[in-house]
Amino acid sequence: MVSAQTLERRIADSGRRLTEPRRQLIEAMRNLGDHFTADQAVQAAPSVGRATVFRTMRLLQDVGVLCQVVLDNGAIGYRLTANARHHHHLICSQCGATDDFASGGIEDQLAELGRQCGFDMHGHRLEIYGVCAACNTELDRR
Amino acid sequence: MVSAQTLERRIADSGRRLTEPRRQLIEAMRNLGDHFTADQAVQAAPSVGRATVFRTMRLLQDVGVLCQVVLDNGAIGYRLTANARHHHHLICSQCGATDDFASGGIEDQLAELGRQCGFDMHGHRLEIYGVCAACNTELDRR
DNA sequence: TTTCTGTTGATACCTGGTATCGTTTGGGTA
DNA sequence: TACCCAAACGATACCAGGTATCAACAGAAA
Repeated sequence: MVSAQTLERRIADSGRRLTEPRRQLIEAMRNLGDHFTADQAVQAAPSVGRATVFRTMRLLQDVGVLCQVVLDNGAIGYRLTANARHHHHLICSQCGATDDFASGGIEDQLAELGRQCGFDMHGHRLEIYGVCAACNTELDRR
Repeated sequence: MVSAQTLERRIADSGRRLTEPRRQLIEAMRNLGDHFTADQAVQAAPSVGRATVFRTMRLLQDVGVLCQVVLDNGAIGYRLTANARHHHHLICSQCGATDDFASGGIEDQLAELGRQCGFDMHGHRLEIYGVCAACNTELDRR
């Protein structure tokens, strides 16, 4: 779990103000655990206006500590992350847990593939769906 | 462009009825070209009820002739495709055009990566953003 | 032609997200 | 410490995507 200090420092370092609503939302999101929806974030910070929740979530995305996760069903989830660099997600269909991973190898392969098609690649998005180790052992036990 | 016959046959073959609203929506989507939003589909088939548009789009996804495309900004686009097998998308940020591609190599790599994390991979989603060949030559010309 | 089931459209509702706009506030400066 | 102002805020309205409900309708098989 990313510390509140880290999150707050990232905001401050980017030149934005560290306001009370932002602090409250950060705390609320941290309490939600490692994955949550926009609506859960809104619910979890009742003293913070809806618009501000979305504004702050966008801000956190901009400074690289919150990332969007495209779920199996196309819905969008969110996840706090310490790791600001580009990465991908492993998403458990069972429990919803998300994990980050990076793979330079795949990156290179994609760039090469794009070149072959005359496509100038600027970015990409890769989500992997399945069942995480914890849920797997859980299932085996039954 | 996928033919209307192909699309209609896919529906019939899956045991669903080929109704007038479904035919109209298919025609409307074909007229929209190779990528469109849900709202555009709704607008393009004014004689078809909104709920039916969404139901039919889900049906077409189920039979593998319509796919969701997650755009750069997180919005969802749609694309008719003849290619029912799993594939990925090249999405042009300039003109919005989407292209399909498949790559078994990447697939294998992902499965291996998942195994290493104890993650039992069931599926994935890969979207590549950039500038397509046509837009590239267009930009060079300026 | 009847019948039955799949399908439809209207409607209401939910979630995610943005735009607007008048008010508040953080934090640098006098 | 008080002042100031841009940044941030909240309420609100709005938009898009999507689902649930339910009474009415229509393919297609008997």
